[in-house]
Amino acid sequence: MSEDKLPEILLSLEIDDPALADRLAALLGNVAGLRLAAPGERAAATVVARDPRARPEDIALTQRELDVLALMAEGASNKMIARQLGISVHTVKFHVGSLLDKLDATGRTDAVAHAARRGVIEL
Amino acid sequence: MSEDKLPEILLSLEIDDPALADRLAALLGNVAGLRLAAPGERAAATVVARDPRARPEDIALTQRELDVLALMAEGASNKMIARQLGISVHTVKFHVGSLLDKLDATGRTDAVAHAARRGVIEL
DNA sequence: CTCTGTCCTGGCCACCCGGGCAGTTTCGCA
DNA sequence: TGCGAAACTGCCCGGGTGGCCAGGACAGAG
Repeated sequence: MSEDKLPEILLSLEIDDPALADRLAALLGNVAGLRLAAPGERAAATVVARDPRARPEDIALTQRELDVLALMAEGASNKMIARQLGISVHTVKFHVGSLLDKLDATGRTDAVAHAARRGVIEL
Repeated sequence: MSEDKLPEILLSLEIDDPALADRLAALLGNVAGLRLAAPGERAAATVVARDPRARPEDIALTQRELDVLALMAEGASNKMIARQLGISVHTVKFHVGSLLDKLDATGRTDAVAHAARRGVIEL
């Protein structure tokens, strides 16, 4: 019939449990017609698995931190965030610092990416 | 050795596109060690795919820009990106500038957020 | 009442970032 | 064959960022 030109289906993995991720990667890597996506590559579908136990659910962020985080995700600078929230730039930097710490991020860009990945914020 | 105590991995499908769902079901149904979950059955992982209509075409980014963008999304600094790609910091800044322009972003955080929103990259 | 946590503010400083300038090579396409 | 796009590199500079120090106000828990 037509096993002719169907392109490979790109699959990405989002698995919390490393062991499960390994097994799935091994299993899926050998399936003809499938290919695992490289980091950053856009996949046609994603395999997700959330370990119900290992769910910190939402990380413990204070309300103010969530405010700052939301504005950060909009690309706002500390100065803009300060004006928006009616607080000083120093305070914004303070909250940003806490955010970097809690989200285990190295910078604001990383923080937003991490937050989005963990569902703390919606892009 | 021990194929003994590895139970089958239960996979459920959440695919908007019926055609893609069909192909994936066919592909995954024949993989030893995997089993597709019956409706209502609790799966270890879920294969999800967004509606393909909801992708407003990729913005015209060059390959190098995509490289830089992917690393930016990982929270890498210009210096780290330069080392990673084997180019100079100045060149990285050049590409970042193009990215900010094309993505209509005010900074690297905004660029990553926009790119993720438009599906250019996967977080 | 003390202690803890959250929120807020200030200053200082090294570094990073973004944008401007100008220049090279390489490659594909008309 | 010439021309433009892409990729790459350099320097300069103002402003932003992140990390550190210090402090105070205020609410709730023990």
